[in-house]
Amino acid sequence: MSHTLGVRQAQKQKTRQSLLDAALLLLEEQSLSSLGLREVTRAVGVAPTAFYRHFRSTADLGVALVEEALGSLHPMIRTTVTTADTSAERITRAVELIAGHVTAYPAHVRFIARERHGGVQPVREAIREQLGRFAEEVKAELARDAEAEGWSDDDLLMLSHLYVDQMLITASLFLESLEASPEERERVSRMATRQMRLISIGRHHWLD
Amino acid sequence: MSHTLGVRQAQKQKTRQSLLDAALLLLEEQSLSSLGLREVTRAVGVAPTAFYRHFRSTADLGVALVEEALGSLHPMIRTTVTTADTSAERITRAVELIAGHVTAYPAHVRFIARERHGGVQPVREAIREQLGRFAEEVKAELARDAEAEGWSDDDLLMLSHLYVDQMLITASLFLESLEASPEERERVSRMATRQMRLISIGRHHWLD
DNA sequence: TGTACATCAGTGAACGCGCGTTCACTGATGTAC
DNA sequence: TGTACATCAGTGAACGCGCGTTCACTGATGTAC
Repeated sequence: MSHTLGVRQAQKQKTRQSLLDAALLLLEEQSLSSLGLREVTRAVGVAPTAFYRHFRSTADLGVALVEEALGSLHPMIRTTVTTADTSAERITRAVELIAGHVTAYPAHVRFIARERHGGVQPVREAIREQLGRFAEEVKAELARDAEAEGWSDDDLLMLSHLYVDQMLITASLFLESLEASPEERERVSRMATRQMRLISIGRHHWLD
Repeated sequence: MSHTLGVRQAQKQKTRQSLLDAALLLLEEQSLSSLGLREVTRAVGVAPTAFYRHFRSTADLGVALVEEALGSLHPMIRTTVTTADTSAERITRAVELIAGHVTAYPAHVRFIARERHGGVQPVREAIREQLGRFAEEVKAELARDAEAEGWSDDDLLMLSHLYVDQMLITASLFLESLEASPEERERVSRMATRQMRLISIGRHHWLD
């Protein structure tokens, strides 16, 4: 089969993924701008110089992590939006979806929240671009809804950015509550649900 | 006068402030978790060991910067909230206030946005606590308004967190637009204004 | 299938450098009388 | 006001350490015939 990678390519991919995984783990307790190349290779168990076979620098690795992390966020955001109207159960389901994603990929979510405004310019730029794309997709999704009748393009984009930002805020609140009590998690959940509801109400009456 | 500091105390305060100022400048292009003690003292022009006369570590300096930065944000948030009702001109004025604050204190705003989810735990904690206090104050402010009639305590807190988060998002968007064209700044301004309006509309119809 | 050569992911030694922290110090400022 | 002693912000040398990057290398995998 022509699409099957050779042994050499397959091994290289495996090492690359190990470097990404190790970096993500190390980034739970520090920012990318202080992550050392030697730290990462040490964690994987390869020589420091092996790093250069895969990435130019830790900033370059950071950009690769953005693709990985937002690739995993992608389906979540789409589903959340399609589900986000005023009906109470649907909003509840969307918030549960976010909570589930944070539980499944806490390190990815933390990485994006941390580096979105972090100290490494190319990584910030990569996140900005990807979130911009998300907002565009959300906009397209919203435009399909009957409620979007009479909305200007700018207003749809304004609302989609509001949704995307609100999702990230909610995700980061869930992240903080991961080690907290179930009561605390419930509190976060209820607050996020009500905030989404308020935004949905604003959406309903936007053209009044 | 008993409140006048001695020469020694005054000089110490001056050096301390120089360290804070230099750190804030260096933090425009990196995160706190990679800021070096020697970098800071070199920028000020004192010996590395002088640092320890003022702070235990760079994390400790970071906590001091949180106080300074959010002290300067404090008046802005109060004024913004008192002005934030549905009336279009009032919202416009609030957004202009945020824009003005970002122009006046860009480094402080960047620091808070960056370290809110950054890699240094005590600093994250300090920011979280201060923003929590802000939300409480905003809540008290909202409760004073006639529109708050019939609102539960939880709902008021939910709304005040929404406002605080929205202000930070807006501030960080203005920050990114600082070096951009006046058209871009205008675009950011219009979007932020409309998002605030949508939230205000949701607020009006919350109890429907 | 077998052979001879090319490729290239990962190695390991070596480098110069800046880091955080310790320590005993200096000399200006503060204080007691 | 003057003197004698205490305080303490800032100094400078020294330390051991981990960093990013270079370089020539090795040996398994890939390829051409």
